[in-house]
Amino acid sequence: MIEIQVIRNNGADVIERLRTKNFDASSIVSRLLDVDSDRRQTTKQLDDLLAEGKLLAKKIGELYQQGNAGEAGILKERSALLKAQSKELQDTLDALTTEQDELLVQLPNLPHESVPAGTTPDDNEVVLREGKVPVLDDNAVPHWDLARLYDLVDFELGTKITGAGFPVYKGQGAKLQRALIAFFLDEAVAAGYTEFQPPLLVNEASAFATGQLPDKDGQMYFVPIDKLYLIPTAEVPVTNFYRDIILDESELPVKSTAYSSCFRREAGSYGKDVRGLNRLHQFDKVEIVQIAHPEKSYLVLEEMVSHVTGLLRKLELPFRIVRLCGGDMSFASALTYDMEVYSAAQQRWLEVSSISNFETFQSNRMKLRFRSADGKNTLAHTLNGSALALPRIVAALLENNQSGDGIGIPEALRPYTHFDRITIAG
RNA sequence: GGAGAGGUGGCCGAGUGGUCGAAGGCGCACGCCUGGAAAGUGUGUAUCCGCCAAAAGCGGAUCAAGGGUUCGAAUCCCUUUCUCUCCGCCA
Repeated sequence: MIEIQVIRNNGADVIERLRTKNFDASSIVSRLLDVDSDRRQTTKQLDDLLAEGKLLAKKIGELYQQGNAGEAGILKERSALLKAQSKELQDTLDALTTEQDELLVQLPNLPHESVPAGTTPDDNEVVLREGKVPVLDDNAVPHWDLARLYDLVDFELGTKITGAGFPVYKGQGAKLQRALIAFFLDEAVAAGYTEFQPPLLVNEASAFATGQLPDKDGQMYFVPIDKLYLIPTAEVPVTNFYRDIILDESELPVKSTAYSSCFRREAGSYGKDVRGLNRLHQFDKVEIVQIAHPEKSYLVLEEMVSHVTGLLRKLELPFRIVRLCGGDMSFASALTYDMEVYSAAQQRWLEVSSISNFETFQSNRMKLRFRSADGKNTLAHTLNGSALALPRIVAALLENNQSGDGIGIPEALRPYTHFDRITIAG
């Protein structure tokens, strides 16, 4: 959430910058300026009353000790009046604070200056394209057919026991999953990230802090009896490790990685987008998260993009890096790079990673700060990215490496799979 | 799930209605001491909000969270929540 000071000092600038995200903030900002001003005025009045009340209480106490109940009684009347007035002011202040928070929460994060204008994925900017798209046989097939042919994924079985979008991995398919997870984690640890295994359910405070609530309520699975949300990404628990924390500046950057299953309701998705492994309700992902110094967060973002680029190279997949336009960016992000691999049989780009700098948007919500050398507490920047999401990687690996007699496993992955090829015999 | 005990500053821990943002200790920071270190010693050491252009300064809030009693609450009452112990259940 945007800091109120930013709006107070640069309201017009906020409105201007949010236009890049195709968001008209003018009425919210204008209302916020009024509410903020009222709020501060009310705070001042209330504080003055409370100060007087404290003095009175002290005086009354002294009078009682001196046995002067008569004088004390008179002061009590004044005290009762003060109490009534401050109660009223407190109610006003609470209402103003609530309104301010409700307004602030509606504002998306300010986009970085490098974010291109635009409204749809077509307006995204391709910043790098690398790798050779394989030329497949005429009889090459999409991954869902390969999955059936080699008995790697059983979609129907998942539908039977749970529902559509919950595949069952099997045999070499299951082993490939396990191999990818271990590979991604090892790579992240080698790059200096600390490995975590987080809870898969989080409370409301956590879901709010990273920005899933209230914006994406309805996209998360919810367990009402315990008021817990199934995580849509490990970003939520891992970033929330640092909620209400004041780090020492010397601890930055904090680098964390976690493998987790991810759960997404994906309400409203349909068509070829959801075919096979393209879009699932449950999938596996290794996430990288960094908490960075504000002055270095964009270098950190580049570093994270490089890390993921390295993974894709090792997997020998053709990929491109896309800078999202304002209209395609998420609510909380200031700058996002999407990493897409080319899945040759479907002949389409599949998003396998999304790497974002949230600047202070999340840290302001979760009060994640660091103490600098001069003793000041400052909001840290948070960043995260997939490294990587499994299903579409699997889709691309299967499709791109297929041949008549099996599916090749990239060199880097073989120590993890313990097999070079996926074959009918397994 | 049942019964009981408890949640105080970075940590330990005192505090059962008044001048307590909170004794004392540990830790940490800086200084003194020392050839250097330890020991010793001195000072300091929470967060947020507001007033102010800002610093200084001043005011307010915060002793799990929320509400209540009272002139006055860390202290009393209620609700919620979490932790611990015992029992039950259980991968």
